[in-house]
Amino acid sequence: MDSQNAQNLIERKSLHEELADILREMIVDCRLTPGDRINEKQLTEHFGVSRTPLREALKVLSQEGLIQLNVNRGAIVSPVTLSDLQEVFPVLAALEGAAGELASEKITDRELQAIRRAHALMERAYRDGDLNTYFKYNQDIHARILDAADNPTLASHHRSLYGRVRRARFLANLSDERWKSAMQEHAEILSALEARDGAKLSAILRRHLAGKLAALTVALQETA
Amino acid sequence: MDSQNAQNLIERKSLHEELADILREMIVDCRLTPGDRINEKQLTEHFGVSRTPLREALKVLSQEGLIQLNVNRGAIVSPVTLSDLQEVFPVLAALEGAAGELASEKITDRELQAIRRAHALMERAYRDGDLNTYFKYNQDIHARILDAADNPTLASHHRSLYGRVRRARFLANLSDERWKSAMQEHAEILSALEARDGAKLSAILRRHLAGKLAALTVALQETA
DNA sequence: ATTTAAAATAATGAATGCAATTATGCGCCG
DNA sequence: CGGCGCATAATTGCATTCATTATTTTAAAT
Repeated sequence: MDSQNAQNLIERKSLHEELADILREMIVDCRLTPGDRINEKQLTEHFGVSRTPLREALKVLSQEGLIQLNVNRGAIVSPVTLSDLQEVFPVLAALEGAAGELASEKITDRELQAIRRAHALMERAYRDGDLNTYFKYNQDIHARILDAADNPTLASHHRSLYGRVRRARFLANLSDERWKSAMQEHAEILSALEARDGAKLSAILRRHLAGKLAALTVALQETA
Repeated sequence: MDSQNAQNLIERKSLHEELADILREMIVDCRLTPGDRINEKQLTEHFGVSRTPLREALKVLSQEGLIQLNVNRGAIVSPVTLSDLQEVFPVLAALEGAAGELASEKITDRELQAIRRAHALMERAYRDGDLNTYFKYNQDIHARILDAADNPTLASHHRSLYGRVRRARFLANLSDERWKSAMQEHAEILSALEARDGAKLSAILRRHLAGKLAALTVALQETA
C-alpha cells in the first residue's frame, strides 16, 4: 500500500523481539503458568540464545504486564487474580468501546462482510456447543472491529490488555446462561455495526465486556 | 500494610528503570527533540553506565511509544506529528472517560476537595493569563481524577499515552477561544464529579479531549 | 530436635568484548 | 557536477565475563 507498510513487510526482527513474541504466546496460552518463576538460564538454554536478548524481551513483557520483575529476584509470570481481572476489564471495555466508535466511521463493506461471515460461523459453533470454535470466531470478530478502527495505538494497547485477561478462560467455564447472552450481545454488535451507529456499538461493547467480567467473577468465586 | 506493599515502599530500582525514568522525562519535556537519533555510546558516556542497562531502558521506552527502534539502525525519539496526535487522542479520551466513570464511583470527599482546590487555582491562573500555572493545575486535576479511579492499569496506560501527546504543547499555542471553552468544560467536569455522575463525567472528558485535539489540529495546520 | 550462622551455590545485574550491519568519506567514472 | 563503488569508521546486536545479591545447604550450638 504505502511506503510505510512496504517497509514493514520486510519483517526484520531482532532476537529480543522474537523471544518476546514466543514468550508472549507461551504466557497467553498458559504454557507458562501464572505465578511461575522465570529462570533466565533455563530459558536461554531452551532457546539457544544468550541472556542479553532474553532479558531485553523480559523488559518488554513486563511493560505489557505479562510478567513481573523484581530487582535481584527475577521475574514471575503475572498471576491472573480476580482483582486483576476487575482492574483490567474496565480499561479493556473503554478501549473496545473506542474501537467500536472508530470502526463505525471507518469500516468498509468488505470488512463488514468478513465480520458477518465470522458471526455466522460463531453462531454455528454456538449451536453445535463447540466452545473452542466459538472462542476462535468470537476473538476474530473483536479483532476485526479493532482492525477496522484503523488505529495502531489503540490496537497495541488493546492487545497488551487482552493478553492479560485471555488467560482467564482457562480458569473458569462459560455458563450456558452467559453464553446465551453473549450471543445476544453479539447480534446487537453486528446490527449496530451495520447501522454504523458508533455510540450504540460502543455502549454495547462496553456492556458486553462488563457482562464477561461479571460472569468470570461469579465463575471464579464458585471455583474458589 | 501488607508485605507486598512494604517491599514496594523500599524503592529499589534497577539501573535500567532509572535510566528509563530519566529519559522519559527528557523526552516528554522535549529536551530530546522529536525525530532526533539516539546514540547509545553518547548516552552511556553522559550517564556513566554501560550499554546493557541503557539498551534495556530503550526497550521500555519503545514499548511506551516514546521512541522508535529500528533494527541495526538505532532509535529515534518518536516524532510528534499531527496524525500521531489524531491517533492517540481518541484512545486517551477513552481512557480518561473510563477514569471519570470509575472516579465517580470511588472518589472520596478528601480527594474531591483537593480537586476543588486545584480547580480554583487553575481558574486564577486563567484569569491571570498564566499559561504555565494553568497547565500545571490542569494536569494536576486530570491526574487526580485518574488517581481517584484507583486503577493502576488504567493509570499506566494513560501515562504512556499522555507522555506521547504532552510534547505537543511545545508545538502550538493555545488560542484564547480554546482556553475559554476548556475552562467551561472544566467547570462541567467538576460539577459532574461532585454529582458523582459517571456517565456524564465520562462524556465531558471525552468531549474535552476531542476539543483539545481539534484545537491542536487547527493550530498545527496554521503553523505549517 | 530445632534454630541459627556461615559457607557454598545459584541467580541476577551490569560491564566488557566481539561479530555483523550500517553509515560515511573518498576517489573514480560518466 | 553528480552518481557509483569501495574502503573505512561508526554503530548496533548479541555473547561472554565479572560483580553483587539471593537462596540453599551444612554444621554447630542451644
